Amino acid sequence: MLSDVMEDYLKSIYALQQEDGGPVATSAIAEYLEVTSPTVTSMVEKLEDRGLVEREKYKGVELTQEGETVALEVLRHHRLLESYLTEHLDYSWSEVHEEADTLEHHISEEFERRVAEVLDDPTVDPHGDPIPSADLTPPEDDTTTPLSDHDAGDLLVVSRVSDRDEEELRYLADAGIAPGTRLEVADVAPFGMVTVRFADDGERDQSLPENVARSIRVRPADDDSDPDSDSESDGGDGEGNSEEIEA
Amino acid sequence: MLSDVMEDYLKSIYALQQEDGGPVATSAIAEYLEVTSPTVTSMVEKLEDRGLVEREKYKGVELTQEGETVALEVLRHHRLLESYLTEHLDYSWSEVHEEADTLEHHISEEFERRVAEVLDDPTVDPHGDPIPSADLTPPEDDTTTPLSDHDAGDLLVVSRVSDRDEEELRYLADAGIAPGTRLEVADVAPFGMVTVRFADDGERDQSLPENVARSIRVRPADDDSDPDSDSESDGGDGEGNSEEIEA
DNA sequence: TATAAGTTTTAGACGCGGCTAAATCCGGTA
DNA sequence: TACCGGATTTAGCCGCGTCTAAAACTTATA
Repeated sequence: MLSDVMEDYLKSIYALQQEDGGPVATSAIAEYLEVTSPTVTSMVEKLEDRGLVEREKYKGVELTQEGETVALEVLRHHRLLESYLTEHLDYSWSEVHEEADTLEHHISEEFERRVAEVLDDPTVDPHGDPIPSADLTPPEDDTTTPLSDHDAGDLLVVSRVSDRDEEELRYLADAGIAPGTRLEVADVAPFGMVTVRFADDGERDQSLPENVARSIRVRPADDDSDPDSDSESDGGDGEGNSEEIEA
Repeated sequence: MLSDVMEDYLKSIYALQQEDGGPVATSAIAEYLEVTSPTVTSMVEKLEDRGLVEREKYKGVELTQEGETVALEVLRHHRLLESYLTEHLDYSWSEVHEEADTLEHHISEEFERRVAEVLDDPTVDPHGDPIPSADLTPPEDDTTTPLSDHDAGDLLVVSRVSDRDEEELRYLADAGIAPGTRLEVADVAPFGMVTVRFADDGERDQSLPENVARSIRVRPADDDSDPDSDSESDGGDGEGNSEEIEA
């Protein structure tokens, strides 16, 4: 019933809402989806007609309950697909995003169920993002923090990496930074450049530009009661080649 | 580059060309895709502009080399998907068609390669249809015949069943008729009603309406040099429940 | 061979999802 | 408080893939 374009709008609004809390600006959606503002305005009107968003002219837009449910469904598809492709079709976690971004709109409910079943109902995808549950109830609030918010000396575990930029993902894979990687902030330099040291390889330092550090979500290293401590067992043997990342 | 609608047109034209040999009529495509004739005319003009079909006004349409290649690629996607869903996601062969019909337009080349690899480059899908090879060279001419063309006493092996009608497929699954099933034509009654007897269960007879008998493709029972004698090992233990059809 | 019946194409419309250019609104500053 | 700049919306266009109604073509038949 909903077009895949509409699903993409809902997904974007959901993501932007998570980032900033409040209502989402037309221009923010436009930038996220790489379309013009007038295009967003007209699409948002249609979403409003269908009861998927609430909107105040010139102000911004928010998902309704129903809109959020749709966004969560698409997100569930996306993350189940990323997990499936990684575990069963030999994709590395830096490759899966584009494939999932297309397929998420085209799999049936049945397909979703069967994939979830063979994966044994996973709760986190290969990038560390939480997979919405089958009943599409809104997930817990995110307690992770951006790596860029931390100071020298902080001991951290990588919780999630963004899945939206292929190039960045390859960079991180090469650097050996993945969900579960334990590290210490060695230094924070001007322009937000963050240097980290690997807990299991004291020799190696890695410097990350601010924008990359901002997209890496972390939690304190001692917090092992965290709900998504699931696949926290990456060897991180100093090679970082995506090939060895495999449950 | 090509829309999925265009791919569907090319696929239909390919299928209809296989059935009838010559050029394909506008109305035939319209019926196959459940759209109106004017819609077909305008779409066919666009396909001609792109060099995918050759067309003679008021006469009919044929695929060019390039158009055929595209059709074969989509068909390869479709049949690899049907095989994959059946073998790895627990679909029965009567369920897979719709899912594959959507996904065939949305998987990447990479996905195609990986699915082909984990399936070990299959040459036939669960319905018995030949899977085009990765290089997309046109397949051998079909040497099978419709069950409806046969007479009482003929000993046959089911080669393929149509994958286009879900209801018919369930009917056949229930009746225990699948690729590889050996049977004898017991009787041909008025209106083309065909009664068959199962080679491995002499007790059981099954009567099939003409339209169903026409969609079942068979080969002579003794012909075991056939190129697609691949998965010819269905138990056919008289239950016919689709659950047990599994390599 | 003239014409009727059946196909096919042409003509013109529509909703979708995108665009650019122009008008409008909002918030901050003089 | 008046104005200016930036964000947003309105207006109007386009290509896609679909439709219906009408015109044109083909073919079979009288």
